[in-house]
Amino acid sequence: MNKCEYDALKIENQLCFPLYAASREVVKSYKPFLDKIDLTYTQYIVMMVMWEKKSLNVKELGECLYLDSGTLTPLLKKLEAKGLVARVRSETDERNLIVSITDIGEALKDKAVSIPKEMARCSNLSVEEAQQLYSILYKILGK
Amino acid sequence: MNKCEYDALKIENQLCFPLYAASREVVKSYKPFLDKIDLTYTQYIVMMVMWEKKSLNVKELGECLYLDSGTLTPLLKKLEAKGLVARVRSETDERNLIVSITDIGEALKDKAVSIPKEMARCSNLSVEEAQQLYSILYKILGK
DNA sequence: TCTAATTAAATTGAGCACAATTTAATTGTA
DNA sequence: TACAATTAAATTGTGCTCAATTTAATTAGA
Repeated sequence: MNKCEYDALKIENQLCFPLYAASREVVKSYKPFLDKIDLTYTQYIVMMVMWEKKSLNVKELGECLYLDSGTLTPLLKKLEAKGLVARVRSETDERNLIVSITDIGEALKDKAVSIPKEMARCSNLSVEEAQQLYSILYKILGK
Repeated sequence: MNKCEYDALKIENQLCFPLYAASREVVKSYKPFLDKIDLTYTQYIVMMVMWEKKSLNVKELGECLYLDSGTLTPLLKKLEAKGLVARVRSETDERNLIVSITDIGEALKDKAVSIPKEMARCSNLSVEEAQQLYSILYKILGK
């Protein structure tokens, strides 16, 4: 086998690399569908949380998505500019910025609802593999 | 169960989201180790290919890493500025830019070789889970 | 009640990603 | 051989990510 001390540094022996590459490839594969509703992938997952939660602050949104205010602040301003969300300071604690779904944001849900099914059709994974992947990824995420 | 027609849009029902989030979390966990050798994660995986291949052009490097010249060109210029790689046009086909490892780049390998082991120690996955994840991710990547 | 510590967003700056376009070199074909 | 098509990098512009810092509001402790 002649396993070299440097084999640990080969790209084919990394788990992080296919994770990083597959993530980017999957996100990329969403683009044609997301283009139709004028969202980037990150904007799309923010909207998913908004469709479900209706209203929450930036910190809570960040906890849902593993993103911080450095990423979310400019992104939320763009979503606000599109009329999809509203950004208002909390009256009880001015430090908190409350993000809320608008009617326009709610309406976008109907145009987005077909995307998960269309994406699933593109997947080459079996149901079992998808379930295994899902649980392993959430284990990595510590959940 | 009252499964709603919009359940497909819930973040918890996505496979793409934990993939995207876990990838970022894992890349982030490399930072303390990569800081010691002054590489970013992307620079690190480029160096992994260089340590293995010694010399290849930008297109080949991009195929290894699923990255294009838009990402690689500025990154390779930074690695060149650090003295880790050399960038030279092919004499037989001037369109090709050949990237080669330098002695300094080779020397960095010794400082990097402990990283995979240290990262593996941080992982909370079993050997079986890691193997499953690996093969599913490469299936997504079409390999 | 001051004031120090904490907290939440925002800001700043560096570094990717990637689509789209441009530039330059090479190849294939009439 | 001309020259259109193709190919490889580089460039441009937009949009994340994220660490570190700043700003402003709130909370907790002496």
